[in-house]
Amino acid sequence: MVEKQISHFDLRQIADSGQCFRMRALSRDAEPDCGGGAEEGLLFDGAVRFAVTAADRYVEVEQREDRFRFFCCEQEFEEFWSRYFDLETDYGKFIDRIGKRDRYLQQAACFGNGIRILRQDLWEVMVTFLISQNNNMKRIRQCVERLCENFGEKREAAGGKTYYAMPGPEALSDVDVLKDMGLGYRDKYIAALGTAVSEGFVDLDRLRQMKDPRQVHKELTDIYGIGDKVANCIQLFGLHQIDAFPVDTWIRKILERHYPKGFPMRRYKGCAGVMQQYMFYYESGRQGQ
DNA sequence: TATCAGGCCCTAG
DNA sequence: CTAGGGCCTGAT
Repeated sequence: MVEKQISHFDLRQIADSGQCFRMRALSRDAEPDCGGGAEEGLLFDGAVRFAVTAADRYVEVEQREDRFRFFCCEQEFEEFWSRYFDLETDYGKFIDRIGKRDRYLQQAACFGNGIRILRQDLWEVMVTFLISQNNNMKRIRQCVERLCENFGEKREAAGGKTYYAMPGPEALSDVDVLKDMGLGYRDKYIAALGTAVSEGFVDLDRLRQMKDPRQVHKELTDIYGIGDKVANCIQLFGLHQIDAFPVDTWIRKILERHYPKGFPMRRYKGCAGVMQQYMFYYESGRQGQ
């Protein structure tokens, strides 16, 4: 177990910001903790506990205000989770860049000041955001879990809990098999992508190494089922291009209402995507998911 | 029962 | 190139 004190980090906010669909709160009494050691059962008062699955890894994290317990060993924390949660980045500096005149963004950033842009796995993000289109959060989660349980490798975490890894491209390349997964019309997009990646027509490593975000965006939108919005989500969440600025129906409304003369992209060059997350979370959180 | 959800594809004009 | 219809499904 790893204990840390971390500012600008809030699991609930990140889970509800809609960037990751495999992060869920564990209700306390629903966890009998059978077989777990005494240490596992220790919750500090008023803490929340989250289960996070990332590609083929799993960890549980407890939070109470700015205190955290990661239920993994020091090495795994340093080598993987610290980076995954983007803990080396100072988000206070991003917030400081917000214009003092900009009341709306000030409030949004205050409301969601624990949001970070996770460094998720590219393939996983492509799949989950293909599913996200014209869809709601609850159903997106269901679809993703269903894919993992049906086609992902079953694994056992260090604490003894079982979970399902994200299935790879080959496992999701047959549209007929995906038909029963409740994906709706999106199944054909997933299957096409799975085929394209497993056969090498889409090269994930090459996408990761490409320098020009505009070219990455072009290549992504050339993929069947990926439009402007989903491409930007993939760049922001799967490639950590935090300048990417996905415009969905929420953001569109926000921009019309609060930035009729256009959002000041210049000012937020290098962190526009972070601001997008603050605004999205603020608005969707207020309206009640 | 109708509507809607963090869009995208495809076809007309 | 822009506009608009149609789309799977489950939750409300």
